[in-house]
Amino acid sequence: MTTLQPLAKTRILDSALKVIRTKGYEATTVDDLCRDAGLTKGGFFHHFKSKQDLAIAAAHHFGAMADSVFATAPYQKIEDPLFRLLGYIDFRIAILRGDLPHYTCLLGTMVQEVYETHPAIREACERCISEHAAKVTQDIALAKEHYQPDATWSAESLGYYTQSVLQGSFILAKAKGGPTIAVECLQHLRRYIELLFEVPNPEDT
Amino acid sequence: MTTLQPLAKTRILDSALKVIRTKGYEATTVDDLCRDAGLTKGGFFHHFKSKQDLAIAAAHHFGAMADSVFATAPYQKIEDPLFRLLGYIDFRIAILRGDLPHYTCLLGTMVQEVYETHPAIREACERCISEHAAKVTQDIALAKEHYQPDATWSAESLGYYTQSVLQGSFILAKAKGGPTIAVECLQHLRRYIELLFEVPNPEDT
DNA sequence: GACAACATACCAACCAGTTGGTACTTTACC
DNA sequence: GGTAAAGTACCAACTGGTTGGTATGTTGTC
Repeated sequence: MTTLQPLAKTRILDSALKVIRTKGYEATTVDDLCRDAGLTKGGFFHHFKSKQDLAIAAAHHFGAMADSVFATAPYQKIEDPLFRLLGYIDFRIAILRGDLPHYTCLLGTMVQEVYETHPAIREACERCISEHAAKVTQDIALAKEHYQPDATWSAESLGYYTQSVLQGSFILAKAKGGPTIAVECLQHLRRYIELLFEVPNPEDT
Repeated sequence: MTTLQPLAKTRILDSALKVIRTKGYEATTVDDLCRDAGLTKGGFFHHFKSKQDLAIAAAHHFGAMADSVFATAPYQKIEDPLFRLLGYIDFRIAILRGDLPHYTCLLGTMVQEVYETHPAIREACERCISEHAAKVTQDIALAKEHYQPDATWSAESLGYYTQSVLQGSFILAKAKGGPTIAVECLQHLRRYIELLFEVPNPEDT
């Protein structure tokens, strides 16, 4: 008989995404994850040598999940890099739905807590954030080359800026208890990019 | 004989700002704070009825400290509200110095961790963040009235946007281990406001 | 029969919070 | 103005529950 459930290791990682995004890394106990994933502590430590080891794996698991979400998102079909970039932001606005743990970022949540206490986790989060930022930066660089080759700002810094606005929006969403403010923040980000690239916007004067 | 040290309660609150910004709320133990503040657990629980109670007091303590820092900052002397707003951002860039716990935000750090598990702390953080945002919004509203009365964006949403960029910049700074990226992000924020208000900038095209 | 994938039972360290006390200060009343 | 009562500000020692992690099975599969 084959197992109907996904493998335990995957179940633990999925539980980690959910529970850590809800309670944070330190408040999440190994027992929490075992309960959520439906196994015992012995099983947990068979797959991960420590809680920190799980956190690092969870960061990569989250990164991989995000990669596939954005790689298969409809906006990727847009040919013009500038409008693909705007499509990325619109898509990020569109997915701000459901509960907070569902749309917030595991990497930002974890790195905020453990940047000083768990350097290995910090590094894993940094790498995954930077890899995602690099993909956004690619489109920014293409758009810049096409439309604003002489601009003084760098594509990379704008790529990181998009991630900064996203992370900050999640914090405000958590403070306010819902995504409304986050949506407004991402709309400001969109407007900034429109202004930088001089995109005509019927809504703005 | 009068005590040369500040009162124990103040010492605990100052320790809380330092330790929680370094390790996060959950990883900070009451013993950590007692050690740093130089008293015992009995003394701690004499002043605060619980760890959560301390966190709420620390949020207000941080808010009050920030209030006084920004109220007495040199940029407040600028008369034009738009350039006072730009002065605020320049000032926020200027204070990104020293260790990370020194310039990052206690409120953003705590709310990220406990928004779901400790609603009372969440609310205290939300209130202090919103109060600070409201002060920024005041200048934005004045500047808008003067220079862009017909703009479609609201002063309030732009006020929150500034805080979103700040919070996100702190996360990236923690991920990268230094303020360099945060500075670049705040420079993008500055450029956005320049573009919104059509401020001539010699650096930009 | 070897090995992976778990479960059961356990432990030492740690944690928030309590207890019962001391030293000192303020208030109240005569 | 003297003093008893009440309150404030702490401390040292303790507690019950929790935590990350381990040691040792058991079970199914190649």
